[in-house]
Amino acid sequence: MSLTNPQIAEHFQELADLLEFGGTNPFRIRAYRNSVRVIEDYPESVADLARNESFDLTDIPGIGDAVAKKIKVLVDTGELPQLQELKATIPESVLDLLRVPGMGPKKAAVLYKELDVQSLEDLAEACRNDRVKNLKGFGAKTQQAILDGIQIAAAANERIYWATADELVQRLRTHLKKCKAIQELEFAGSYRRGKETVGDLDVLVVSQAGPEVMDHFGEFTEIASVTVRGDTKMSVRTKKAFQIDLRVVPRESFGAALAYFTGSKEHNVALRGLAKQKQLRLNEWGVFDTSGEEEVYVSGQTETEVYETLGLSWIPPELRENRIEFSTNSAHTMNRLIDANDLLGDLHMHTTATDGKGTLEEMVEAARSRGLQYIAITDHSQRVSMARGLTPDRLLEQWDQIDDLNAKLDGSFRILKGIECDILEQGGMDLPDEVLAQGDWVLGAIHYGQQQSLEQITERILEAIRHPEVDAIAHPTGRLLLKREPYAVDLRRVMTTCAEYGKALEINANPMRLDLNDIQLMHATELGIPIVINSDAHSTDGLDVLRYGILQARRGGLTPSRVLNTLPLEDFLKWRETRKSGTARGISTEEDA
DNA sequence: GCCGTTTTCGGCCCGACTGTTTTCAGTCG
Repeated sequence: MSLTNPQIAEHFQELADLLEFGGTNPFRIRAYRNSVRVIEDYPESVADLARNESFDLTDIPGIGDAVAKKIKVLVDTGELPQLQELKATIPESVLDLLRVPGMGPKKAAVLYKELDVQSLEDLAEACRNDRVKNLKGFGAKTQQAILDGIQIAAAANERIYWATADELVQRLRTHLKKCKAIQELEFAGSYRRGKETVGDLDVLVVSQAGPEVMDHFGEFTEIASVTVRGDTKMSVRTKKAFQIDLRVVPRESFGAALAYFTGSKEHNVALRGLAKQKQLRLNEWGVFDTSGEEEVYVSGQTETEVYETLGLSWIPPELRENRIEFSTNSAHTMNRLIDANDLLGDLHMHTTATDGKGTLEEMVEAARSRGLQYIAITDHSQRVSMARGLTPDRLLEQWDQIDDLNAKLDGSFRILKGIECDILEQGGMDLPDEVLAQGDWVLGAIHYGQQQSLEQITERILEAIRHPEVDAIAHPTGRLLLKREPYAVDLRRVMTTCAEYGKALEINANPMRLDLNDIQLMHATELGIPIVINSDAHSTDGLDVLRYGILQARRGGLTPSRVLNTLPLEDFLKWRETRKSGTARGISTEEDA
């Protein structure tokens, strides 16, 4: 059984975590952490490459001789000797201490060495017995802060869905808008980058009156406690222990601060490196010329001027992960990411015929009122019995109704006859070929047997992709964010097969799904695979989730030309016709050249 | 530990805040 990239990365993650306790050179630790990211992001199986004599792992940027050797050992033996040794000297439960806010590797190491604190329970005990406050570098306040922090560390899920964060943002925005002292207001951080889950919230304001703003912020009803308050920065926790940071900056620094607090950390490190090459210094206050005796402010009021000072075009926040935004940076490529207005159709939704709450007519009306020009009705197939999945007879009956309704609509809107056909556990599609052949749009999807092996699930999906009637694979990994891991599937093979057969993959816009993710979308783009962004709506309101799918698409660097349901109906139908005649090999990549 | 049209050695992003400090270390983002 071959190790997956995340499994390999996990070993180096643990190695870095444990080394931090020993006071190891921080740059060495950073190098390990960097390799974790590189391995996770890598599109091909690193284990396979490690066994491939003709491939040199050090050709992967971020992987040097040392890590390459360790990967080989890991792949050959399934173990990392250095990690085994460290685990023998430091109990893994010590790593839990790092989850306490304000607790880093240094303090944790002191607690472990001096007081033999090995777990959060030990730590609470030591605090209650007043043993912590007498340690060198600790004190009464620190001991109390740790005690308070243990509650937070114990809180299960720290991250929340982007959609949940967005609701909090809207409430806080409304509250802050009432403060006269605030001249400008923007939410930054992973929220602004559109990350699928958000760990904290960063609020940035321009004001001459910091204390007044902070007082007003402190009155937000959802705040439980203020953890930090200085001249320019204030941190609070909500009643659900969710952290919100507020920063007050002068106008001339707003752009620099916005860029800085939007991140990501990796993006910022790269930006500062670029600045340094140009004899500039970048911080949250601006860009400064360091070539002379005195540092001189060069720019910082807007993000655009900050990026331009560094010789770059403004980069959409969704791309700021230090992945493709620097290598593809130009005004042209940065400004053409897909946005909400580009979607003309929605190709995955349910009705009262199965587990939806809206009737066929209601779904049509809801889609029209949201500016869409066409939809595909894709109810469940018979195997999905809990949702009253459609038998061939019921499906054909629904398709007759759709024909009737289309006739009434008289070309003003078009309903496509679709189906979300289950990919059966034993393989094969849940409905007969001759039935599927009568539809306009066929999604294949896995619902059962999600615990099967990587080989089994991958083979089921590959078979569906090769099936002549299947157009696209819905929610291709089956993950539920913060709840359920993706099923074991070799996405690389799924994608190469999609590319070969001209089939599409879905971004499921449900805020709990959002698969494919950003990195997977970049890989799909490299292979020229068409993407569809679908709501998977189970009610009329369910259509509103499309914007989350758009955000994910932007994170994946998708332009409208990569997304099938940006096509006008005529062109979409042409694509489908071409695909069925077996000639489609992905949609045009011409303008991406 | 990684990396190199300023380097194969010597760098590696930078500032705010807190608490414990007599001038700074640790943590965080």
